[in-house]
Amino acid sequence: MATVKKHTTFGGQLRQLRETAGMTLREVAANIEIDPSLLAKIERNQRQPTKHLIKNIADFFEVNEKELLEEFLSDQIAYKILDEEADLNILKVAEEKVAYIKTLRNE
Amino acid sequence: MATVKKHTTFGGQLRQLRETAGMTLREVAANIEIDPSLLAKIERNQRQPTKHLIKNIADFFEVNEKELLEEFLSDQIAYKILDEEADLNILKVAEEKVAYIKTLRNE
DNA sequence: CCATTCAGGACAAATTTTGTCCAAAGATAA
DNA sequence: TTATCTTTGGACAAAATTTGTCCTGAATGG
Repeated sequence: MATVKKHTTFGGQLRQLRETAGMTLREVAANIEIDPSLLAKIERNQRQPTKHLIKNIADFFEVNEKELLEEFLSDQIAYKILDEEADLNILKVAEEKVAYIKTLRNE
Repeated sequence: MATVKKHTTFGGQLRQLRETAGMTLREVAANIEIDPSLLAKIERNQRQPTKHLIKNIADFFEVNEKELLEEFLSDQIAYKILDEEADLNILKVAEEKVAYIKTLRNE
């Protein structure tokens, strides 16, 4: 089970997996059953992978699915912050809210 | 300029602002020009406010617009984590990715 | 009783996202 | 150069999600 390089984007990691395997977009796309153009877009973070696709990618490259999913989720949060030009401290606030909302739901 | 109570949800804060002002949903809704039912849903975090609406709310209750917007964004992140049942450490990863993506863009 | 407020379901309309197709650009080799 | 293969990226229909409104019913307070 290969481990995934940290602190790049989801797409960047995917590209790295593919290049490490020495494969083309077309080849990998065929294996994970998507259009090569879509795979290219995902590698460039222009399209988001579905969960099902993340599973296929994890299976194909033999990486941990949960790890890959978390990479994707952290990407989404990072891009949201960048898009909104938000202050990084909202992450701390979000963390506190998670705890707060959990207590709300246990009532 | 009133300051907003921390560590609740966006909707919770909005409700608090309204109740502190002693106003009904209908009254506030009329002032910020939305349907009362929509306002009720926003207060219960069942609908998301648009940015324009956040501005109207900030103006109406005389609270800081940027602060309110950040409350909304941190809500979105918190709900994403809860929905996905993600580990909180993805927030740390997201923070690192923000820095990383910023360097990517300056190339 | 009547009037008012709020919760919440249903649903069409609006908006966003997805996935595919195609053309063009880039790379490599002969 | 030409031929071939890979990758990029635009356009766009289809699919999925979100929004805002309307309506009904429950609860509260005269």
